[in-house]
Amino acid sequence: MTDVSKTRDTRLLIVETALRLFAENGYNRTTMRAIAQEAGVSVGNAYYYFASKEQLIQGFYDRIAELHGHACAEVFGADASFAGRLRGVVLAWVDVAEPFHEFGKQFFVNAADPESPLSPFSDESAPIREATIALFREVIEGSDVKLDPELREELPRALWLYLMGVVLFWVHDRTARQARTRMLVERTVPLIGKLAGLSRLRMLRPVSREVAALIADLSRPTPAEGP
Amino acid sequence: MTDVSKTRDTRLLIVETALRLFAENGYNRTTMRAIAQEAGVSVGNAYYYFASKEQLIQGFYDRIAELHGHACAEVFGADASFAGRLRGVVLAWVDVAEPFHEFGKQFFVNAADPESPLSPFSDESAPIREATIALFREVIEGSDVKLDPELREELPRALWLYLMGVVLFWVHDRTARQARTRMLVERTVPLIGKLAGLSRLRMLRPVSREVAALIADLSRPTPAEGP
DNA sequence: GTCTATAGCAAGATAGAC
DNA sequence: GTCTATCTTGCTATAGAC
Repeated sequence: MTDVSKTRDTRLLIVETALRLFAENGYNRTTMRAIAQEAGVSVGNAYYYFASKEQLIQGFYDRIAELHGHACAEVFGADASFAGRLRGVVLAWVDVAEPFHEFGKQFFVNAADPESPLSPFSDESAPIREATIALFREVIEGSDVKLDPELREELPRALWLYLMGVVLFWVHDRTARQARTRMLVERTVPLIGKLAGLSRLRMLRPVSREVAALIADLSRPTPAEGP
Repeated sequence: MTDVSKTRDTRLLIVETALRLFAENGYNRTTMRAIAQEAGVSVGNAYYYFASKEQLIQGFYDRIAELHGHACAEVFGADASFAGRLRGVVLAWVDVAEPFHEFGKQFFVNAADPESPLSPFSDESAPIREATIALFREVIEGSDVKLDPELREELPRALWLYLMGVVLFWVHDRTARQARTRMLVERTVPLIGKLAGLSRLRMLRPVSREVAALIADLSRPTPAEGP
């Protein structure tokens, strides 16, 4: 066995053991000692692969993102309306994340730290973030929605922000199967759809232009401070 | 000296020492040992008053809320336009929180935990939350804005949510004096003002009605699950 | 480069005596 | 209410086997 595949195996073993223990006992109550012991490796070895306990969470994100991508492919094949596709993509996230809700909450809490590489806004999260934004681009482009062109360019990013808001709500949701989050989605998606449709009206043009410009400015990295 | 005032004194001594050390060295780098030592009490005694280090943060929230309330009184005396008052209230928060930005970030991260009493959505946070919502009610009622009556009732709560969004942005803001957050406020407040003004238009009535109904439903506590 | 074993630190938190 | 002593756990460090 080569070193490369050994590395991959050990890494995978550790991350899967960790996810299992997290699911069983929660994040905080699962110690690095327990993960190492259960995986049959030493604590030092676990830290050789993962710089901190937090880093193990990245494996969780990757898995959710992968499952979400698959689920969205079905949505895109089945629905051609803007609101329908948007609803499908967001609810697909809720479905995919459902089994992880109990302990997944813990993860997203840690992600709230802006210093953390786990923050959805961090450079390290860029790949997953951009992949998700691409899903929203597909929501728009595969649909029949008519949009102010300037808004069309920036809307996927705005919808990603909307998803982040839904996730924040999801984290705080204690209802069974996150019913309240689903309700939020069912009721906000039509609103977004209506407003998007109205964005081409002359009266709302300045508003939609300013929204588009704002999103564009915000997604640009902060310019360096002058000397 | 009665036990009651002894309790209050010790409690106050601990929380003030903690806030001072947090300001000097940051939250994470300030240990409970250091707080206890500096306050001249034992670690165990500090834990007698505060169940965890996190609990000490409540003192920070209280202080911010108090300062914010004072700052808003000035705003209300000086401006009669809806957008002007809204801008004033939100920027007052940014001003008041500015000295605490460096270490204050840490606090809000811990507040992201839905289980935590420090979450802005928790029952324990209700007093501060309702006080802030009352500020937004005053923004509306002291102004000349014309609103769909159903929206008027629920808008303060929606504006509080907007403030929470601004706070989230503020937490991630690394620009000097949180310039980016201020820019966000300067640009979103006019948008909110415009949309609020348009809410009475026949064409947007259904949208504003649904927004109001949604806010109302969401602010109602979760109904118990059926048997 | 991959991994084990072990010792030890720092700091949050708790138990139980007074 | 207060203290001392102790526990727990995330994390680091080191020495060395393969």
